[in-house]
Amino acid sequence: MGRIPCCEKDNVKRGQWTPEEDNKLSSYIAQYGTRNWRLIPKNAGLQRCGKSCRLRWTNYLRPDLNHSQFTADEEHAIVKLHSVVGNRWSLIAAQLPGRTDNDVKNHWNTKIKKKLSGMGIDPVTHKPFSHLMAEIATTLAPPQVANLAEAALGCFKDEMFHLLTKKRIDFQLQQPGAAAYLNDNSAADFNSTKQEAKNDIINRIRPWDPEGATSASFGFPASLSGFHCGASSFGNEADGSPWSQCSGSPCPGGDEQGRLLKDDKRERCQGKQIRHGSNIYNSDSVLWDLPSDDLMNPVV
DNA sequence: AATTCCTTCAACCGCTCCCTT
DNA sequence: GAAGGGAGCGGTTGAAGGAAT
Repeated sequence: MGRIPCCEKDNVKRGQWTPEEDNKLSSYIAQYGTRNWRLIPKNAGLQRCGKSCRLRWTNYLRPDLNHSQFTADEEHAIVKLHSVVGNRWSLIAAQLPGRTDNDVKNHWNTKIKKKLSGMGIDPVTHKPFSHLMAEIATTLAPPQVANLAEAALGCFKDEMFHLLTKKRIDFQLQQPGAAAYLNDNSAADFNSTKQEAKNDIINRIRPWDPEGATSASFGFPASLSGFHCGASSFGNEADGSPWSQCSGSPCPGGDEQGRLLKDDKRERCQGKQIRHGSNIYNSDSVLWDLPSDDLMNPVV
């Protein structure tokens, strides 16, 4: 049996919202709340799909949103969180007051990914490209290695990134660091309930103090932290070269199948509490502790 | 000044989750 | 336990504006 559409496509407006529509939606929600998204457009006099209204509200109209530029600390937090939870944008956004999953996702795709790539770090696995190349090479026969090297030398960073990420899935399962990570998580992912798996990840995200200046460090479990986090200028605006000195040993590119954040409304409430009362990152810590050569000799 | 290319980000789509009946 | 349906997530798209040629 097919699902009924969330709205009648023929009668709904799409595309950019007008200020009038924004006003209608905002004033309706201010008065009646967001109880039933399907009914909201109808009751508010909008020719929009309920989904579209929800998106507009959550990503743009909500009064607690922060529309300013991402700060270095926020970028730092996003990278750290991404290294633990992967593309779970809602979970990451929940740790950044005033930011939406869409904001975080867009910022990751347009800025952070490029910065990492430019630093010679694979944004998917959070490992240096040179490490990835070495790992790939161990799984290939010599002629294939030669071909790979040739291909690598002939590609720009983005193409390299694409090439390597396509390979990643296969070799990742074989390399020790990721194996340890997967072992830790596979139990949670496959042998325990989804709730437990979710809690496992939630527990990796240490509360942080939004007022800043907290000494709470980001809590990578030892088993998963291939990182050695030392002092860093990651995102340091003072030196005018943010992201300039990241270094690191292998990082777990932890990413599991399935949903995490969407678990239930109770958790959403918790998420909001976390959002307003904690801070998962410490701007004085660092993600990578790479030999500088790894960054000075990008694999291009 | 005109055109092309690139970047950004708001919005959409398809899917899954999970609550209710 | 199964089905229906609302809500939310992550991936993708495309319009708009800016930069480069």
